[in-house]
Amino acid sequence: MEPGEDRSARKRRAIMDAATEAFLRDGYQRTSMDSIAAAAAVSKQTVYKHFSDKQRLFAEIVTATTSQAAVPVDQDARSLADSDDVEADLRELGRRLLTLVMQPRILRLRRLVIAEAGRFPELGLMFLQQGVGRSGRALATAFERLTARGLLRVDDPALAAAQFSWLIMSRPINEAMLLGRHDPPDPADVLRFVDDGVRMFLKAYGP
Amino acid sequence: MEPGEDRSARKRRAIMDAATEAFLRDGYQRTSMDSIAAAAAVSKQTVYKHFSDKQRLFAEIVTATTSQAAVPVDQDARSLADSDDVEADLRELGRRLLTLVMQPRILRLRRLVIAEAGRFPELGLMFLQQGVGRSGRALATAFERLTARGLLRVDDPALAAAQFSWLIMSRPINEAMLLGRHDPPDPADVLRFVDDGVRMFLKAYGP
Amino acid sequence: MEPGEDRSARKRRAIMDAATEAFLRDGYQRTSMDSIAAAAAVSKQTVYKHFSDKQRLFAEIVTATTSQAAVPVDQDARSLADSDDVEADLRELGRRLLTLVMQPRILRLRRLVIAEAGRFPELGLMFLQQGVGRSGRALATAFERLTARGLLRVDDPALAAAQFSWLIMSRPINEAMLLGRHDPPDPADVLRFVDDGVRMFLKAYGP
Amino acid sequence: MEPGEDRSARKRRAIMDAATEAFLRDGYQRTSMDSIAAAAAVSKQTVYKHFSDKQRLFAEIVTATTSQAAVPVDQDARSLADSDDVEADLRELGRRLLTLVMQPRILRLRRLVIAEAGRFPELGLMFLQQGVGRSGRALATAFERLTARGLLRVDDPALAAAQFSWLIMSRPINEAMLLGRHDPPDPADVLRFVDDGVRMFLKAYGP
DNA sequence: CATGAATGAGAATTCATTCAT
DNA sequence: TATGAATGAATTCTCATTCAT
Repeated sequence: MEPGEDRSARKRRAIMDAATEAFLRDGYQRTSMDSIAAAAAVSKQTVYKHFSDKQRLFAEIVTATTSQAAVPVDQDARSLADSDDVEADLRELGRRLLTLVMQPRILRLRRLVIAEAGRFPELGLMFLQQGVGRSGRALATAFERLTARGLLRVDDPALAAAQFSWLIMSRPINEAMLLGRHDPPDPADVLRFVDDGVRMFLKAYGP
Repeated sequence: MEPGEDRSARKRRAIMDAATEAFLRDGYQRTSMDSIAAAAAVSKQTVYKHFSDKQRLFAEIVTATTSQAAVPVDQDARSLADSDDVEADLRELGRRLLTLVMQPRILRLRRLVIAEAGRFPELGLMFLQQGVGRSGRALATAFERLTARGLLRVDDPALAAAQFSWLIMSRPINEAMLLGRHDPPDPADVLRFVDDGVRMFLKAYGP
Repeated sequence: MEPGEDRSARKRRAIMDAATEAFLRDGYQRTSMDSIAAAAAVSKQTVYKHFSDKQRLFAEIVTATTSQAAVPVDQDARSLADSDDVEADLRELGRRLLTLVMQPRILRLRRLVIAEAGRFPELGLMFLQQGVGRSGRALATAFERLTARGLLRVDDPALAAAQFSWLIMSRPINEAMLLGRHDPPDPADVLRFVDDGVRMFLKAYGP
Repeated sequence: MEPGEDRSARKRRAIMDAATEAFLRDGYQRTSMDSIAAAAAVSKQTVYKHFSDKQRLFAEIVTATTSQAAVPVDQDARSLADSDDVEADLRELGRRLLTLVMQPRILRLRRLVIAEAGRFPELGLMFLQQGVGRSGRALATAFERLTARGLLRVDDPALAAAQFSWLIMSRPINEAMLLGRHDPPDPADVLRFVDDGVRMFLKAYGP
């Protein structure tokens, strides 16, 4: 690590941090390259050296933030597959899922991606894949296993996985999006949403 | 209808039409008052005489469009309550619900409201009330009735109504939002989404 | 008075009232013809029918307001000339003079005229003549008379009149102008200013 | 002096010079940021980088001009205190005072401050303190001293100082303000105003 | 390589004044 | 005669991007 290389990398990081914060807070249009440079304590030229475009910078920001934010339920899904108390572990997983997805940062990211989906459709695709896509596959595998073990009766695991997720997340996410709220949700509400979802899920797919 | 009154009203309507189209197409920030005036074939002054502000104009546009777009499932819900073939009528209602909600205009409106929810939270609230809120109440009443008639077993009708709606709409709406797609969906897809939702719903709440 | 004539005159008066208030409150530049028409409940055309120009309207407003506001100390000056208690009557007159000149309306008018003196020098001249000019002549006559009666020793009555006025008014007017204050002054302050001025005046010109 | 620092400072100075001239000539409202940038041979961006606002720019201009223009009579006042010929030295000081205060630049500044006193009252306060305030204190000290030396009979030195200043300045300043004249006054007039004022002052406060 | 300046355009408003009805 | 609309330009401020030092 020569000091030169290092300095450049440090600046790049500073720019990305400043830009991430700004874009998530103010949106694409309302964030100016000037303000990013100022917040990163870097000259505008330096910003343009590292990211040729506002569009490019934006895309990188969203890509990076999306992958950082990718919902890590794989572990939970694996232990769910081996669960002895399906209901309890579904609840556990549901709480984790909802809590993760309702983090202020992720809500803001989702709004941002939706707002700019017309101009950056790839970003939305990526967001989908890292979100519902990834956790969906993990969940589907678990449901398949549990069905094999006779603890669930799921015929279409991928479908059931999507249904499970949306049963839990739809209302809170939809309200957050439409009302512009980014606060982490009240834990009691999380419990309620999860319990309602799990209950219906088990009524439909329970053994 | 005096000619004076009429002319003014006609201009106002021209402005609203042009502004609605522009806002839905390009979003709030990217739509300029200049372009609205031009598209309405009206002077900028006239725009400002009718709507004191860009914000005000936007709010009026969204309010009007939202109320025009309010999902009219009340009728379907009423006939559902008296249904003899619950499954078929749920499917029917689901198809209507999803088709309505996936209209290009409504999808664009939703994206617009989400994008600007930070600055116009009242609009999101209105959107919610006219959408999920209204149809939810109608559905809940129907479910209550069907439970009384022994055709469903729903303990919490409001909850079941929300679950029904989201089971059907979550995936397509979410994908439309994130991928920036506004085309009316393939009817086959509509059928599939609705069937999947209804099937699970009935597994959970069927008699 | 036919009703037509009458209506026109009434409108003209409404316009002048509205314009006077607006100009005095907001100044020339910041007052728009639109707002005047609105405040007068009259169409803009009507404003332009009566006053061909914004400049013309302004000039008429200032002229009319100035002449309404012309300081009426003639009476006081006459009774001062026949006074038996010069000091008391000087104080009386001084109080009246200062109170008049410090009326909010007159202060605003003065500021307005000063602000626009570059563009409307005639208005300033008029203001001067109606103010210091008129009261100065009245005062000078009184001082001449009092000198003849041996109650004062004034050699240059016009000069003494000006000095008397400014001794009393300079400070409060100057402060009102520079600090943007238009409230009627505290009566105690009026007394102090007048007493200080009269005392010095009599030290210099007393018998 | 690095060239960078220097260039920026030079630009800033160019902007201030251009803005000062424009504001003093045309007033606040009638001076456009565009014209300032053009006159300073600088881009509008550069103006906004240095002064975030038109208001801020204006305030800085007035502050700087006011402090440059602060009436430097301290020296005269000190030598007056030790004077052996009070009348001559009062005249000398009066001439200097009036000449300074009647400089075109200062008259324009005063008009500007008065015109905008409603929106920028702090500027008026500053103007007062740098003007009458400062010279008043210096004069008061001198009068106190002269009274102690038996050359004047002043009981309230601050009051006498204000009276002295206004006796000399009121008429010419008031006329300049109301008539929109900014020419340096005819020296003969200066003499006359000063002599009249000093004569009355000494009649009242002479030994 | 990095800083301040420049470019050149575009945004929302506002205004005085004039048509057309 | 009086009203709403139009005109046409100006104003403050902001922006993404590129030179020049």
